[in-house]
Amino acid sequence: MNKARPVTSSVTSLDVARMAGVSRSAVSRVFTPGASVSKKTREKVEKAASELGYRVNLVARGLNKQRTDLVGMIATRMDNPYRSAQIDALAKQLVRQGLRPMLFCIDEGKDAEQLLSILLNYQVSGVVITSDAPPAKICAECVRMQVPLVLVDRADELPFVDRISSNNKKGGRLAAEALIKAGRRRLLVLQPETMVYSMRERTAAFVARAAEDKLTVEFMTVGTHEYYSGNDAAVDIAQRREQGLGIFCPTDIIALGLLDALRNEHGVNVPEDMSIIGYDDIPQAAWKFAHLTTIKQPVDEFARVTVELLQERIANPEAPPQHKSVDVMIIKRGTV
Amino acid sequence: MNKARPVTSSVTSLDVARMAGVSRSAVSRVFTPGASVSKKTREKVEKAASELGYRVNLVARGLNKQRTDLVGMIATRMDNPYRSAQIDALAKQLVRQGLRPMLFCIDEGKDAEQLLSILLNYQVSGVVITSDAPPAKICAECVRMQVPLVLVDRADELPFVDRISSNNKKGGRLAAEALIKAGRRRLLVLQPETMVYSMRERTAAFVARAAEDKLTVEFMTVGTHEYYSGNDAAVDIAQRREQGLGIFCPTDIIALGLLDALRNEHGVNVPEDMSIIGYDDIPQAAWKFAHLTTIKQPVDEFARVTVELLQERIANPEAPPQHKSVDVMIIKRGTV
DNA sequence: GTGAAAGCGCTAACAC
DNA sequence: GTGTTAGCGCTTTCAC
Repeated sequence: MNKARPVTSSVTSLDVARMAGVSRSAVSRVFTPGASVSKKTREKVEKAASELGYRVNLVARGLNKQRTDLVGMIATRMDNPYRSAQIDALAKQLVRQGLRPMLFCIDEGKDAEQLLSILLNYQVSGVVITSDAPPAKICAECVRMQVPLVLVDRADELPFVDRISSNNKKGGRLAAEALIKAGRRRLLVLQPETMVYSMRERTAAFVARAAEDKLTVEFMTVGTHEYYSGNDAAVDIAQRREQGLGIFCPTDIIALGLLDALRNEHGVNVPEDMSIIGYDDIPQAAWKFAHLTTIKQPVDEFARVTVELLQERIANPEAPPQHKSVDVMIIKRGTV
Repeated sequence: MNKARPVTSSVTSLDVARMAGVSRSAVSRVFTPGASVSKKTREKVEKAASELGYRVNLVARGLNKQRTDLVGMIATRMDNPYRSAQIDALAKQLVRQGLRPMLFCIDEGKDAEQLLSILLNYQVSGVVITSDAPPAKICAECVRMQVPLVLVDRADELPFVDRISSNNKKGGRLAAEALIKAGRRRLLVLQPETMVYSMRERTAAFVARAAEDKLTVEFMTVGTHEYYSGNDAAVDIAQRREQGLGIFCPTDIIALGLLDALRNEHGVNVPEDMSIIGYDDIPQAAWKFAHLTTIKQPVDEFARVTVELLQERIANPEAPPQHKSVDVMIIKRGTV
């Protein structure tokens, strides 16, 4: 039983050391993976520690080691299921690798600078930015502070900054091929106003593949990256149901908005009247109302490689920047 | 310009102090909100600090103050859009209040113990558990360590542990009333195998309200809390399309699974053949294929109150446990 | 209002 | 393998 301990309680390594009849260093060693301690000492220490309810103070360790195992994650658009799946996977993978995610959600377009600044103050071991728009200033600051930085789906080529993305080129090609194989000759790409790098890449690859078949691609700009942008696009597209369109949406969420409105509001038949293909493979793409054919980005693999990148840079801060990409695959459902 | 600084660089308060010609304490005061420093000193220090690129080391401060501003969040089921919205809102609110969220995602049913243990080691200022199943052991440990703990949507009444939930009672009643008003006399509740506290409360209130109209409620058990459980339930329910059922799903995600399968697989007309009402108001409930009538839980308000609870307990650790609840409202769309 | 000194709990050289 | 010693960078009495 634990009876009344002083409020500020918290047992320290010294308490354990005294109880075990050893030095603080011995205690420290017992709790440092891969340190050499005799079996006997270890046992004594472990016994004392568990009796006292000792837990190592990671803040103190962090101060001493000049580094915590904290990793900052900066994210926007958590309402997109792809993003939340990404964060989920990343958080789990970080923990699995002994790192601790600090999560900073920001609103689209809002400045992440202040957040990053907080992170830096915490002596984080690294930062992962999945936000759509990481200010260059931030990146520079990380580099200056020697904090490993991984950019997800970003174009920016910065020294000492690693990047990861899915194989957008392959994804774009796959999408084009599926549409072409379905006999679509009039290709259309829905393009969010604020295209981010990964979408540009997908789109470019899509266009390139179309060109190989002498097909030209038409573009249509939609508002944001949301479901409702897809809805909006549907009114124009529904008018063109006779044209046998093959439509590529660089994001499932837009594809779903389009598809849903087309079918349930405009009475368009997909895939009879037109074909639609998305990108991401969010859970909702598999839902019955949609059965959306899409390009799957494997979030777990994504997370694995992201953390790998982080750890490589932690191990070797001076290495040249890497850009890794994870494989994608087409998931054929009913809309192409 | 910053030229070659030693790798371990990082400018300390001492550096700033020297440059400004003051003591370290002076520097400390400048960066401690509400400390008294003369204007002159403040200016000198701020100038030096910005020139040197000084940032206070929060780890050192944390060690000294015996507390960091870190707040642990333990979450499961991030694939449920309600959960991810909740985390998003919570993360933002914490930051707004000067706290820093550490995110731990766990798989359903997995033991959160190890994670909590990590958190405790970081001297966190508090913990928020939105996971469906926080082991009692964990809670006890938090209490023992004097770490404020807020349980989201949990029943457990523990000393020193605060709880928050939406007004489930009202939500359940609202749902029943809507169905009754729509003329439904045969009421059915879909019940996930592992009902969590909040669902039990909603359901109980639903039943109570039905009883007021002398209506009895039938229960149907579905697998988990997922879309596909709703799909599965649809096959039995479709058989009963003649019965004019009024169906309450304690979670939108299940309602959506049911609704989607009913309409798009079994050709059931909703709300003509039966009525369906959900709970949460996730974004997808508003999508065209669904237009689900549901009970909205306001995530922002939820987050606000959660953090409030945390801060109150930080301020007053010995206070009796509180249980706050946030208001809900019915969102009428097309399925009732 | 300001500086000197002590100490938060830990790890890492370095002797033994 | 173990203990001693010296900090990590900060805040905080306590004199002045």
